Amino acid sequence: MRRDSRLSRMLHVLIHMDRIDGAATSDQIAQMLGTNPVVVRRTMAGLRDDGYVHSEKGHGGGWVLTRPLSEITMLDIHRAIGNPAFFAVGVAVDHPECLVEQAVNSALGSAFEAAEKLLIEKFASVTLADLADEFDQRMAKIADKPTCELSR
Amino acid sequence: MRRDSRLSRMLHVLIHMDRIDGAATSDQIAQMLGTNPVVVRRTMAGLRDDGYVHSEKGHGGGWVLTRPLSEITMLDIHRAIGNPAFFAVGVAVDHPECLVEQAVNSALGSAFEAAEKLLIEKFASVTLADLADEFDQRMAKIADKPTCELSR
DNA sequence: CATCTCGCAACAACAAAAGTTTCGAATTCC
DNA sequence: GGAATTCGAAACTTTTGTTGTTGCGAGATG
Repeated sequence: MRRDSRLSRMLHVLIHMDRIDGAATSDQIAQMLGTNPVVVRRTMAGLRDDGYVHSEKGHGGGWVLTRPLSEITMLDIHRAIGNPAFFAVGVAVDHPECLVEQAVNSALGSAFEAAEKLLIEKFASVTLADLADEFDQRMAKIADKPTCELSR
Repeated sequence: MRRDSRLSRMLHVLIHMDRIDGAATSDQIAQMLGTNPVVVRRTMAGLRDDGYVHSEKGHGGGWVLTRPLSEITMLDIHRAIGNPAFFAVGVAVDHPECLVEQAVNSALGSAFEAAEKLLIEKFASVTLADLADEFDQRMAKIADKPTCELSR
């Protein structure tokens, strides 16, 4: 099953944006992600609606962060891109009245519920500033190694 | 994203099979699941290869369990249908050398890893006999309510 | 006014499960 | 032995959702 990579991509991009002076255009971001500007606008739209970024048209326009990374969690971004389902495995509802199906789905459901709770807790506990710190630590270790800059 | 319902379906079917005298044909199982016999054969093939069921051709043929429900866990069935990915959300690998991407994916990865570990533990701890018991309890509570029988 | 840039709609590409059709092969019943 | 049953497998279509693409419109800047 195809995996949704929007969360990973948006986290990536926001951290880069924090290190950039001024606005980043959809085109620049698209190159950073190896995709195209329309996909970027589509996904960033959710972040804009939730108030994490702001977009400006015209010369010198583009996307800018509207709050510090320390005030954005991974969970916030997951919500901002539309709360996509975490799980690729689901329950069948072929015969909702069947007690066997109910017993099976109850067991599956409680397992997924517990796993989702864990994921949400973890996502809520990590801010983008934490990720940026993690980046800095990696940077310090493997100094001189180039990162993927906007000016690629 | 479309959810994979094979695990749920196979668990459902195996518990029904346990309550049936003799073999269940792909056709009967398909009706039970609201699908068609070819899909049933395709999915059951994995269970057969892993030794949980046996198939017989010809008159009176079909599928039979080859071991008690107490010796089959939910995890066994998940493996038997090909270990499909649990998660619909994944990490992007647009620039594997980018340290920001690495930091992001490391955080995402560790969250998913913990959630997967939890799922696997839970799945391994529940046998199909447990699910059958759960069914019996539901049956006792809501007596007289019809279940989805093969003879539908 | 020319250029840059986002906004949006419409559509194609792609991936994976699910559904369908159509063979063949093995088994059982008469 | 022949007919009916049933699985096995390949090939194809359908479906659903992400991703990619094209095109046009509307602000903003120089």
